[in-house]
Amino acid sequence: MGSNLKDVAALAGVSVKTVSNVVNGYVHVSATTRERVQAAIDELGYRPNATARSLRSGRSGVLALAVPELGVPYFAELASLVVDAAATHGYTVLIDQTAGAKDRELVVLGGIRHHLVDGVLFSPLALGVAELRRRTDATPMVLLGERGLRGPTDHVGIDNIRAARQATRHLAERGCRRIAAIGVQSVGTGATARQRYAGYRKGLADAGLELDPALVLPAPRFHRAEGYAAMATLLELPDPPDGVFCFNDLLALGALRCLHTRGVPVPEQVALIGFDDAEEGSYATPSLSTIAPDKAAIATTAVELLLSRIRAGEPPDRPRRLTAGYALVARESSAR
Amino acid sequence: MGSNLKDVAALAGVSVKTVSNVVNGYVHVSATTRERVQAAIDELGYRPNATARSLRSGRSGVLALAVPELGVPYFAELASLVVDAAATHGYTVLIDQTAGAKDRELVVLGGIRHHLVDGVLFSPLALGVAELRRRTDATPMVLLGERGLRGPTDHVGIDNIRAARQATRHLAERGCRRIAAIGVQSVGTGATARQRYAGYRKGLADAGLELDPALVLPAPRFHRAEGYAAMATLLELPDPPDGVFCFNDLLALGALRCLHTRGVPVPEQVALIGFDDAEEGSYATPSLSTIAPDKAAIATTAVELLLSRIRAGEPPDRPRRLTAGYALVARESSAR
DNA sequence: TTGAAAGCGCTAACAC
DNA sequence: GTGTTAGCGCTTTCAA
Repeated sequence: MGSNLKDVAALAGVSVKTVSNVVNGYVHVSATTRERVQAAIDELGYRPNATARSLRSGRSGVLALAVPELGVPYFAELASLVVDAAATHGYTVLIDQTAGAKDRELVVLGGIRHHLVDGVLFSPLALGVAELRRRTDATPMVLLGERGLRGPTDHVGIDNIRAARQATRHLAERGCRRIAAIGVQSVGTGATARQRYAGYRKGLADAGLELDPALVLPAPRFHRAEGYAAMATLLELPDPPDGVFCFNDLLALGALRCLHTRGVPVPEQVALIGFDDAEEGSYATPSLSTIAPDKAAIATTAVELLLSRIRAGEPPDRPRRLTAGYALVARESSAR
Repeated sequence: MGSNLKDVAALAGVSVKTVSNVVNGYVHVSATTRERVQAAIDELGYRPNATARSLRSGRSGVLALAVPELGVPYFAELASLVVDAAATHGYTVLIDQTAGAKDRELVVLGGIRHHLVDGVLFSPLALGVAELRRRTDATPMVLLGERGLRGPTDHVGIDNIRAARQATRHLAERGCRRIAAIGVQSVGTGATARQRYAGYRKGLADAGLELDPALVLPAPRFHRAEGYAAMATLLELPDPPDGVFCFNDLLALGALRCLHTRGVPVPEQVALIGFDDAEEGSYATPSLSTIAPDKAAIATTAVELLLSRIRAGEPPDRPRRLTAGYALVARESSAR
């Protein structure tokens, strides 16, 4: 245990360089030498020291992924896909949870384990373009999430506004006339909520419906409990909605449970659509209609973009903004 | 960008050691010196190189967490808690997904990014005591999951057998006489399924019920789809069950959806209990009864045990096996 | 309180 | 095809 190249070299009676060649699969090593070195490696149980290797080569083979919280299925699924995509390229992923808190997102901008991480994938919630612009850390970074964040940073996401507009129109096409939105967030924070809200308004306009402020409810964290509470509020309105667009599936699932509890039939009396396509939604009763972003495409595209930036070794002259696809998946919760 | 201690030292007109002292918050540095050094650090935008620091100190501040897949809520929640617990101690977590595949679990045993990782938290599915015993990597490792894995490795988990027994008895106490089990796995693989099955049989015995092999269904991966399929099989039996113990919540949620689809009232005709306490279950209709392991305790205990092993710096003379608590949470799916 | 210098384990340039 | 050696950026004796 704890042996190094020198130990192996000594045991095999060769130089350090030769051992290094064998370890790294360098071709020009004679078969006998290779065998002898391999024997020494096995005998000593030698493992290359990744830290020393990184220091020397300037590459660690580690990416960082910063998300609000893995407890939210969307981020868990995304993380899962990112980890697999990175593994495909021989990279490992280090996870950072920000809870969507501004101070913790700023820490991510400042740099995580400087030089221990070759690149960063970041899904910010609270940060805006201004903060992004102020970043000085030179580690390559790719943002995950909404398209249209007009910052200086590389970016992979779907067209949120268009998707939200389509979701809203979908409800209108199913005969909904009073369509609520759950998930609006206070100004200054995340682009996600703002963009989905913008899409919602456009969708209403497309259908010739008026925006009723009473039908627009906030939800700072996109959790089930907030969806439940917001739905309860909506049901107490003198003129409750007949359709609800929730800004993510968790909110929709919470709303759905609230509707069940109050005995409101879905989709007959209230139709529902979510966003994210959490697997959970397809097993709910009724199954949940949703916007399904192509998460696999987001993950692989982002990883590959990041790796290309790492390989280039220099800051991009202009940011790349890549768009992944999505689909509207109509299920039982809006079938009417 | 890309400045190092030497650059800072030169600019501040002090030695490298002094800069290092300032960076590391060493107390015996005069106020003026500290100020001057800090100014130089700010001017150059200096960030300590974590890799170099690790190589020198032998500590990276990185833990690895190896789980089957983050797409499964239990592992996502656990990962979330582990990441937070590690952060409390200044550690970052690197994620590895094994898919529960033996070959990939063996890779974890072999060592992930040797020396770049101070310790490993591992939730194996396929590996048994034999493989664990053969491990030669000296990196401290703590197993997450089932108690009673009588291997040579440190371990934190709940008493699965007792919990499963209690879940089964719970259904019997609610009047169920034909209690099925979904989630059995073929011999040789994971302790989890085996232990929950053992608990199931004990629970049946406690209630004076016979084991009916037709009511015991396999599920290799503990996913929703498998729960759905298994439930469908059970409903086609000439004498279908009146209660089902699913070895995790995902299986139970799949089963629940199947029951809904077939119009079988839950819990009146078939009562259901799961395992893991995924938040999803408490928002299902009917809400899902479950065994709720104290995941936060598992995460913090495991991280602290691992850190203590890292600090000790030597292999443990004997493995520690720590047990976290759990609770049976009775909800609507078994309320009768 | 601060400085000088060695060395963590590896890779890569250069020699032979 | 193989060996020698410098040095990645840092911490850490040891001196001063």
